[in-house]
Amino acid sequence: MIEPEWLSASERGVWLRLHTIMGNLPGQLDAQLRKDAGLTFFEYYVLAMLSDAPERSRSMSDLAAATHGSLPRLSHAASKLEANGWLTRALSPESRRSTIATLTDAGYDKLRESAPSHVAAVRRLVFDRLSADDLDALNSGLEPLAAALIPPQYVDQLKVPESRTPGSA
Amino acid sequence: MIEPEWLSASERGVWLRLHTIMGNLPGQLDAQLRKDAGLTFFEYYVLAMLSDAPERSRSMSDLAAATHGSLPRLSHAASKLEANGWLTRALSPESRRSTIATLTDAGYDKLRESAPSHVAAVRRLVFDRLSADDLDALNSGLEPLAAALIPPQYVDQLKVPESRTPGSA
DNA sequence: CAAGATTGAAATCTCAATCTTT
DNA sequence: AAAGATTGAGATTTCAATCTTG
Repeated sequence: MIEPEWLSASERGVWLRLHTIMGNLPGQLDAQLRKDAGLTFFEYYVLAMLSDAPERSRSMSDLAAATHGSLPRLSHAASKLEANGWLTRALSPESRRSTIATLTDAGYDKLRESAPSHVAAVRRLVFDRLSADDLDALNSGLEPLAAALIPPQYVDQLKVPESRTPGSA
Repeated sequence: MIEPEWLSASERGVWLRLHTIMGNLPGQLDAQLRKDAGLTFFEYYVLAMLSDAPERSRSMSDLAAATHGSLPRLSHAASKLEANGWLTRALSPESRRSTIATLTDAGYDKLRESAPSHVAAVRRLVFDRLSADDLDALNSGLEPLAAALIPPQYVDQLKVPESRTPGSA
């Protein structure tokens, strides 16, 4: 190979594993959601991030950041979700250049219907494999990576609310 | 939100960080490669995985596994790469139902040209952020995840050749 | 002019169907 | 009939262009 000459053995290991995960996990979760819920992985998280917000509403920009998608990508996805009656969009009362997306009751129901099988897939593919020590290792190792990839104002959303493992802090 | 009710605080932290990484890192690397090399992230790794193999050749199935893509996805990408003169495909002399893809000299040159800026991006986005301890934590925490996502016969490709951190093993 | 958002076209990816070889 | 691979159509994503508001 070419690239690993620039990486140490330990770095190569991390990169191969990260590449494997990025290359396979989203696709497997996507296939499960398409089959069982008729939603893409991205669309599912659009609904999920709205359900989590005050008034079940967010501006398109916030929602794009929360779902890790570009604004055009979100806009197209929102059109489809809106056509299905799962969300509505309206101009913000305050600054009329921003659009507020809101999850409808039907959208909330759709999310609740779709969640169990998705959560089961996440459990099966991810958390069933990980010990408590693995979780701790990943939380600390992944944090600086994740923080580097999103705008600073969103970094605090990554914080783990309370720390467990009484011994380590 | 709905889903995190099924996840512990520690699991939620891992999931948010993993989601952030999967949602942003491939896209950022993709954009860099498109701009600087006219290649997608996936196409780059098709070239890279071939350059790494004996005779610079692999069967399409092996190559699909190595690049973490489906066979149809690889087949389409190979058509484009072949049209550019960067790889060739030929029926295997042995079993004529398998196709062997081979990196051409032009393809090798293309990879060498494209590698520096890509590696720089990987360094900037990933390894510049990680301490030696982070690397160790990630290598052990990510291994069971990555192993669960690929067919068993490919798992040993994830092994780190030599173990670092003399103290920990 | 920058920020927020949408649109349409081009590129890419997924899925199902197909073809050949074992 | 299963394994290896390709194809084409439909769906999704990206990029550039556009529109509106601050």
